[in-house]
Amino acid sequence: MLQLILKDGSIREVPENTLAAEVIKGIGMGLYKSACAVRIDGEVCDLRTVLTKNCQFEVLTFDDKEGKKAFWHTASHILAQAVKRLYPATKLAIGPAIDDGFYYDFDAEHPFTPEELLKIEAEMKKIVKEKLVLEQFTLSPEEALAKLQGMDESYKVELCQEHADKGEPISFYQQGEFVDLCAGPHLMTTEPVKAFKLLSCTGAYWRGSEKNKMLSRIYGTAFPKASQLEEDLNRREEAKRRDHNKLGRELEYFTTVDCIGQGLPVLLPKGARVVQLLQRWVEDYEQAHGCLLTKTPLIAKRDLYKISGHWDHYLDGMFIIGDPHDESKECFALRPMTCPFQYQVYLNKQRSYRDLPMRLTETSTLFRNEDSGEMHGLIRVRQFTISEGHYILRPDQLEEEFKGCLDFVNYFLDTVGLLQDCTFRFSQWDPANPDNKYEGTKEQWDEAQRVMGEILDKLGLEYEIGIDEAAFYGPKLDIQYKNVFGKEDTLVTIQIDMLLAEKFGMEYVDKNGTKKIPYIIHRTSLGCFERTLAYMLEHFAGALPLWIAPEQVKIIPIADRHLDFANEIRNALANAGIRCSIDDRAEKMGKKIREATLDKIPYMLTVGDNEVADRTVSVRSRKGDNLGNMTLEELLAKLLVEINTKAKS
RNA sequence: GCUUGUGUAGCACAGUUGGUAGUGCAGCUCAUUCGUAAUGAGCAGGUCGUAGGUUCGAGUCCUAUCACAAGCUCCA
Repeated sequence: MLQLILKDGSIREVPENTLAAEVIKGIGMGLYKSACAVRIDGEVCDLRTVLTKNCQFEVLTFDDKEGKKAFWHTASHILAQAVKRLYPATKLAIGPAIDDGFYYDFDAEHPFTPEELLKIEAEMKKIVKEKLVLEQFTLSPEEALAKLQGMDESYKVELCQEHADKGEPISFYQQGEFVDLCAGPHLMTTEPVKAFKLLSCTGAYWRGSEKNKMLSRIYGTAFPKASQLEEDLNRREEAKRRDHNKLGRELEYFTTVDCIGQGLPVLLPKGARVVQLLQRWVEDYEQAHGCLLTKTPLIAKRDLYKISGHWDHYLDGMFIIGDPHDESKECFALRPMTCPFQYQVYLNKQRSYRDLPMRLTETSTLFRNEDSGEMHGLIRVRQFTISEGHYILRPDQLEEEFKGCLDFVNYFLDTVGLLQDCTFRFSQWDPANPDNKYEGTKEQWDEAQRVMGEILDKLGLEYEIGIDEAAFYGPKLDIQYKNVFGKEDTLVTIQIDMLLAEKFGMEYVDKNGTKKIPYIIHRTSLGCFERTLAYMLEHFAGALPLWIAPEQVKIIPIADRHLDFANEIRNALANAGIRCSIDDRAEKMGKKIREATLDKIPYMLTVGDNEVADRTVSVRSRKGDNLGNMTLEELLAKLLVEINTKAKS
């Protein structure tokens, strides 16, 4: 007999070679019906696993992350089976579970269209109703290859060949007539996949490389119960309502214009105002904390970029003025980063070790010629403005200055409400990168990454490692944020650079009179203002906190005879630096309140006969709360506390 | 750059098998001076993204192109 230690600590005895599924049946049919996989001694396993030793035994259901994955993986097989039934010529690529559902990549005669998804869904429903049993079997590598070749599944053959090199048996799953190369784990039958929806069909390159064929990918999600599916679809809809690209346009933060071009959003007065507020805040704070402001040109001759290496590495990403290949004529480029410009500030005169660290910072407009399919609202654009700094320092200052950069980031991101949802990524080089992306020696890289790793570990920062995510000149700490669609982008980056100083001939005279090459930290404090604004709009669903709201207060007189008092209030608030205006239209107050609320203006002040008489204002918030009457002094005190503390709601 | 989809008034949308463009909100004018999420009436507004093509005739069909969206790839 084997002893299984269950999740609750109890011990269950079963005969040797019992199937995990049978053990669960023994515990209870209810549990069996909801079981998706099992965890045996910490390892996620298939329900078909034969138990051969004493172990920890945990049943995973849809409520567990790994259970969901097995469930969705089975859903993806059902999708593939339906596609094969409807379009037999289609070849299968891969079909994994992802964070919120699953997808399957197909090489189809024609890419799938949204209408076809409905047909495929209907076929999937049939497969679920057929309650097909999933059976696992294994073949030797040779048999497996022969079988897949016989099935004419060329992508599977390619995958199988890689596994075959290990010499281990190859695992397959079969449900009805459908067979797929697959490691599992899977549900026992197709029956539990009751509620599902195919969400979209898109293109995706085979093995993620643009050099390969583009396949047709279908995304979907699935749940055991219809109510859960409905909830999930609602959640997706709700997320879309926070989409900055929709909200930002509706609330008039920005717009785009065909004849200006892709990736070149026009900031409307509200968007421009918020960016201005962010920019002033960051500039003032940085300069009050040891940074020196610079202002350098937006364009330079190609000569500058040749020194930095950008000409060789990122010519395609730059906007060029002139013919880049005609060396006999002057050629300029719009700047894609500030580094080589700011270095000229350092190079202006000879520097001593006493001058270091030199913390240069700039509110810098950059231009990057992104591929046409990359642009996205305010998040991915071709021209943007970033708080960009370069710290030039001695090696012994690296740790403290890096920490200082992180302190800035923590302060700024926390204040704008985004820090809590950020993740940290230690972006490292890949010596095997085929595109020859990285400059410098292995020793330099190892050293930079060792130092950075030590600093991060010392700070106790939780991070993941991103291989081949480094800049060409050094490793990065990337601070990542996900938008409402779950797509991740870099919000902030701090980089250690041991290469560029030498290229630019940057030196300092050390204590003992010898010339040394400094280290450089490239860093931003708040990322680029457009992207940060986008994420703030999504995070706050358009209702930016009072301190950063483009318009803070709307004064709503009930009748024209209240206008004088309204003006008095407006002037007093404006004198206190509060952004406010009067809605003096000949409309009913209900309408003015509605519109101010939809416009997400934090506070509305109603003034009527009562208010004029006792010299107060009736205060209402955009959340719909009636805060009662306040004197001007009371109101100002309340607003100023909220503004000065940069309160988040 | 690639795949799929979308593009009709400022915005949200309708527009049947090709027959010369509609609705709501917003805007403007007038009336209304109103107590916490939409006052009423009237007026105006579009070479249907752009350029070609098919046709007696194109918002509708075809081609190209631009922009927008999701995804892939990329992202100093």
